[in-house]
Amino acid sequence: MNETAPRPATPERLSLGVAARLSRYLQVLTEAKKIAKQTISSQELSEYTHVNPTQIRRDLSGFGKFGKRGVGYNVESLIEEIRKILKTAGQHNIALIGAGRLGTAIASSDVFADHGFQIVAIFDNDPQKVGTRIGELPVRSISELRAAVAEQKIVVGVLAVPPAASQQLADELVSAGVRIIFNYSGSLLSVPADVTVHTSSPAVDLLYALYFYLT
Amino acid sequence: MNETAPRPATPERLSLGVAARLSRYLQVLTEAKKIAKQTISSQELSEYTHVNPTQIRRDLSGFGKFGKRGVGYNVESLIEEIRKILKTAGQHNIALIGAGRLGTAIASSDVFADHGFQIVAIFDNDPQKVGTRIGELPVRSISELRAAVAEQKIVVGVLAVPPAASQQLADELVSAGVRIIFNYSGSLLSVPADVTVHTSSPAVDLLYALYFYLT
DNA sequence: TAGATTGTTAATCGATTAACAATC
DNA sequence: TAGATTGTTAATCGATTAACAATC
Repeated sequence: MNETAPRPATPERLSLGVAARLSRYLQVLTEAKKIAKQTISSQELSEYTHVNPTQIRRDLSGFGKFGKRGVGYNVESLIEEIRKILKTAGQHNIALIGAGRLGTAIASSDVFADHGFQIVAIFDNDPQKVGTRIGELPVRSISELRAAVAEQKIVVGVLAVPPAASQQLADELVSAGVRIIFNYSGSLLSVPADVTVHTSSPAVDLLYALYFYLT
Repeated sequence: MNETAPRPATPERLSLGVAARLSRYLQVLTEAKKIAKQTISSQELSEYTHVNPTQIRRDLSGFGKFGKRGVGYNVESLIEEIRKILKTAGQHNIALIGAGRLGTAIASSDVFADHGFQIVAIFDNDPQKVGTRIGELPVRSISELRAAVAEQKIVVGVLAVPPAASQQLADELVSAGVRIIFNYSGSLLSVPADVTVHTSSPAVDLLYALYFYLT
């Protein structure tokens, strides 16, 4: 062992906390760009993200001098810089499972598109829905999932199905090769260790907000 | 100043981190109860919440000895204990703004009901929708919002409307006295300092998951 | 008893914050 | 110039982790 070996100045991988915060900044910046905001200060970013302004400046200054003193950060160029840092500047394809009300609402919104995620295929296990269209995309049978994941380079599966069906469809996604699942039903999913499940839980956020409101 | 004054053993207010984690544990426990799970270990809770098992045991042991060595935690009684700690054991009323696809999907699911939040009123500014029903509840006109907030003790407003309408409806909620807003449109909302806005941002979670998947 | 898992300690690491010089 | 806000330091606080005795 060489105890005096120099450590690299920049770690190859961001810490969980930094990556999470940078993702949040990016979301706010994307919305700020939409309303034609040119610059934004760490103070303003703090109000929208609930992250301390010093922490924001510290997070950003670790990667370069992106701001202008007395002015703030240029919204558009900061978006580009953060995308580079997160290495997620490209386009990523996602599959939506479930063509019900929730699935339709998701497909019709731009919550994913704004961040470079494109819904490229929609699946449902109800034969009645297969063949109908949501926007430009046809609703396809689950049996086509495996082929679609491979052909369309799908990296994320979004589950917008009732809790009772979610485990079975999660299994289908995993077996088709998807390693990141976003679960809109709150139910617990059993997946292999190399699969990441993110569960949507608006009530958790509310519970937490309520605690500070009540105390 | 008396420098030797003893500090209280239990702080009056939980730290932000502890409150957020307890809320997450509660969500998983609620789902675990649904599938008739009797006990759960810190290891299992860790797999579902992505919180370190030692951290979980530490968080809980700060409030009492809730677990049984060699066995784990009783799901049902741990739910009760955490509800007591969060002081959110009661029922809290929420108003849903927006009776479109997303609003209807939310009203028809139990994501909020599972955590003691009851949707007691639904509003929409489209006259075509006013008077129709979603489940048991009639869709009401925004003009009735103020009275409903007072009469039905509404503490949370959930915005399920298009981005273009969200600021105006957030203003209505604030003026009606609501201090916690959950915003399903990603758009930035300007609110007074005493109002808390939580923005739903599934894409932020995905971006973050993707970073670790790609690196 | 044997196996499993909690409760708790101690050590380390990263997050948070205040403060302020630099500078746009 | 005057005002505002970044970039950065230094000090503190809370989160994280490994390890293990206690005990169900």
